[in-house]
Amino acid sequence: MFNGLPEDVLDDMLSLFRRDTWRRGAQLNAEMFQQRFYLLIDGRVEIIRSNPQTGRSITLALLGPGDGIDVVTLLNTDPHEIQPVAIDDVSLISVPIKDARDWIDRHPEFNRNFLPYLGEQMRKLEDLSTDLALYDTMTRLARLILRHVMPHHPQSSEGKHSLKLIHDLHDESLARMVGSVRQVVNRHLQHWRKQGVLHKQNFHTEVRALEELKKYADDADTHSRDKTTSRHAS
Amino acid sequence: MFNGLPEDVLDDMLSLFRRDTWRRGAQLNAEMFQQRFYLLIDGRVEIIRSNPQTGRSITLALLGPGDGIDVVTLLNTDPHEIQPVAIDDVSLISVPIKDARDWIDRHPEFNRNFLPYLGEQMRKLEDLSTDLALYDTMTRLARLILRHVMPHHPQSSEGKHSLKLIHDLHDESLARMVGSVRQVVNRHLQHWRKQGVLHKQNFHTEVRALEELKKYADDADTHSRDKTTSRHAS
DNA sequence: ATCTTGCTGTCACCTGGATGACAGCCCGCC
DNA sequence: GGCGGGCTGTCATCCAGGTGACAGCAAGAT
Repeated sequence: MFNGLPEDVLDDMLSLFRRDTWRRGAQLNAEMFQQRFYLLIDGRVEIIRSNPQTGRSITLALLGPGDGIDVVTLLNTDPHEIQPVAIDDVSLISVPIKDARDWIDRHPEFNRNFLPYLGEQMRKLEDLSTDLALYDTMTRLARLILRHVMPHHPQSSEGKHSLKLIHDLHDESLARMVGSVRQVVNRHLQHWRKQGVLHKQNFHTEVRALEELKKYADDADTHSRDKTTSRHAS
Repeated sequence: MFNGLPEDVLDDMLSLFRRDTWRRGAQLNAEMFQQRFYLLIDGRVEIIRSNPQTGRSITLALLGPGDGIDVVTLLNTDPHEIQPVAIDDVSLISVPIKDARDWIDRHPEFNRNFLPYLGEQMRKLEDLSTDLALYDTMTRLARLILRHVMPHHPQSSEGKHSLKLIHDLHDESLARMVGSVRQVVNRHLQHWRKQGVLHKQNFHTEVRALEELKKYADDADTHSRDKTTSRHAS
């Protein structure tokens, strides 16, 4: 987000920032994000919304190092209903929202980095909505995983693809990311492990058969044939 | 989007623009939005994505006068999969994307309008995702309608609330907006009309009982009691 | 006046997936 | 060692809502 900015501009900004850390599992309440803008340095943060009646939740974004928590607050002053949760022990830097807005105002060259970043976030939200509305759970889960496969190192680990950000999430978190529930996500993961598409060893999942997974991501009706096996596998 | 900008700045920009019109029902292909940026002057445009296998579609945004078609293309150069459809005969102005980007670059004061606008769009996308993931169809539909009730003129038409942008849409379009299908949307609308919550006269729907509708928007389980009546009403 | 086209209003049927429940496991803690 | 909490793996049950189908109806079009 801050690549290629002149030294002095960066210094000007960094001087405003303060260091913060949150403990793994910490639930942050929304108000503090109206006060300060937080920039994630290390660890992951999940941005969640939930339905108070049913208790179900959806993850709007999974943020990693370099991401801003709740950039929307920089854009306008309306209240914004989100609940960030720290997935790991997290370290961040923060600055009063007002200072951040002023700084952006004074440094239009920052637009070169900021606008594309915003674009990326918008695309992700569009993808989330599209997936939720048009594809079934298995397809959504396959797509989620595919979006997180790391660019492959061809010669090294043949056929093994690591995942970024989501490699060690438990079923519950994955379910939140695809707008479903633990049990259903577990069923699909299980299915793929049996097929040899995924592999999990001590809290670390990797993709073993990328092409196979892509088939599942392609569409719902493609895999309607093995419906019978998928549910009540012997 | 261009409120409060100095005259000369506006003139500088308007000189670049060209007028366009699209016929009602026109389906625009995505490529042209990589070339030019379109600004909606009159009429409505629906931004759609669809699942090629099932044919189902979701409306990502319903744009009205003043909205930019596909602002995301201004932010970065990645391809962007959308299909805009003109709901009415539509008139717009357009400018080559590159010129628009340059112009934004040269006029940082535009940020004061642009960034809040982007924020608004992001919030809408977040709301769409949240609704799709956490609420049932009836609730989503109630929320959709509530988001579009016009600010009320208290003394005039007592208890009648007009809708902006969606007042005359057919069931199919509404279904696309809530990520469901015609039949289901129709059932709910029908139900509300019978309850006197909604009223429709020659292609123009209005809300007659706002508070009642809010109850439906509040949550799923609130109306689980009248489930029996809602479906097979005598 | 009749044909066509597109929308509305209904229904019967079927299924994906949400829910609740419970048995195993692993691991850290006392 | 043995207890408890959090996660995984499974299953039976149930229902919202997606699908296909078809009969009105209204409004142009010929």
